[in-house]
Amino acid sequence: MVSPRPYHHGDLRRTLLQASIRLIAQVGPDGFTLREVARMAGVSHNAPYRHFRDKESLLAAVASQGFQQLTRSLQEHAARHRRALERFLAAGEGYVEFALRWPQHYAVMFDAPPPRESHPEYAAAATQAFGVLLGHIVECQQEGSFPAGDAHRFALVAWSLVHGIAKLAGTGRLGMKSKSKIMRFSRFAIQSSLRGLVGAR
Amino acid sequence: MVSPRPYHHGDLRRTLLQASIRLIAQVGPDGFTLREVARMAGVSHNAPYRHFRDKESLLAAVASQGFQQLTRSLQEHAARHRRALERFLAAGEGYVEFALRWPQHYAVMFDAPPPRESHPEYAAAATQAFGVLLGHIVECQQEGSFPAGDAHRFALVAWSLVHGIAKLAGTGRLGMKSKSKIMRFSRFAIQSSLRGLVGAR
DNA sequence: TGTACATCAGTGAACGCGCGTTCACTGATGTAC
DNA sequence: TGTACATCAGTGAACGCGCGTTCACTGATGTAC
Repeated sequence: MVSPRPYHHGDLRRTLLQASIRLIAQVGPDGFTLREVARMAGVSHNAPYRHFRDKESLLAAVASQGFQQLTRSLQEHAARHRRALERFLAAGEGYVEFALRWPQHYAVMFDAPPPRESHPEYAAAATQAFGVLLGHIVECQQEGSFPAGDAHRFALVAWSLVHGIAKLAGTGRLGMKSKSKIMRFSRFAIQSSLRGLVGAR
Repeated sequence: MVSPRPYHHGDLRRTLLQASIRLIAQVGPDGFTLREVARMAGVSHNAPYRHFRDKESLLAAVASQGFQQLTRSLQEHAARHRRALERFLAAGEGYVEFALRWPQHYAVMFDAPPPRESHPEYAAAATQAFGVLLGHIVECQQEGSFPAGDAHRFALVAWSLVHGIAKLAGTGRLGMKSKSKIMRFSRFAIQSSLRGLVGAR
């Protein structure tokens, strides 16, 4: 006997977010529709309007959550090491790993970002993730494994590199079949660039 | 007195390509529609079907042309210098400059690539552009300013970096207002990474 | 403990929209003889 | 040089589609008294 869905869902907001991530993973940000996500949540096609102002707001929420997960991924990877330089390197690998595991989610976060003014929680989550990278650089400088200088600028270089790797790998342009090959390449690339940054004036 | 358009356009294929690029520059790859591009070309909404099998084919042609222009941009920048290492650096800057000048066109080339199997001319144009980067590395190795080693791998690192810079800058994430600041940052980033690659084993 | 009532969180029908694509067509062009 | 005819490159009407959003609604819940 099928138990009928109660009229009140109870946790629809969270369910919609999760369904959105699953849907985006299947069809990408462009194929994403409000109606389909409602279908996946087993709810009428305008129930989502109780929880999100419009489609863009739902996407902004998805992107925000992505940045929170990214932040966590960076921190988890870094936490496995003690020396600041190694922590930084590991965070870079954590970045790429996150992007490879959730390529479409990553695309929502970056390719079609919602207007930052109208979605402050999105901007905040993005800033927080970047702050982790920045923090590692500052730690390296304190440790002495990185030269003094504009930490923000160093962080932007690192971010550019891992973002580039993530995007190229995610669309199959690195020509590497296996994830482990991509991760090995990432390690090489990040180490090389890091060595160059260390020598920067 | 308005001269009526002749029934036969004469050069519709090229006109459609140019209109597509203009349209994409305005609304991005997602907002791009066949009907609007036909409107811009002053032609009925299914005249394009005489020249392109479907929407995807038109987009693939746009992307191919983008890669050809990118190739040219790399070559032009490199041609201003003599030493291989400087030529390589300049090509990297040419890459970023191209992406900044045509951010939406660049997005068509990378964010929603057409299936490579069904659009061989697209794959060829992309490979050609990458070949330019690769060629510079080989020249550097011959010149002695770059260590022996997997040139292809080095090229992928360089590509990742400039792609990352291009995408982050193009979506306003580097926090730099002016193009010249972005270009200055690019130069710094490329030089640093290059220094690291030179020391790579 | 009951009850009236405000509020919240859903439903289902309906709207207008522009899209990609197909169809049958027609005007213009080129070529064989 | 003329002409029949195939072919090419357009046109305009029509198709079905799914979308985002709005509307009026109803069932469920919580709270003041």
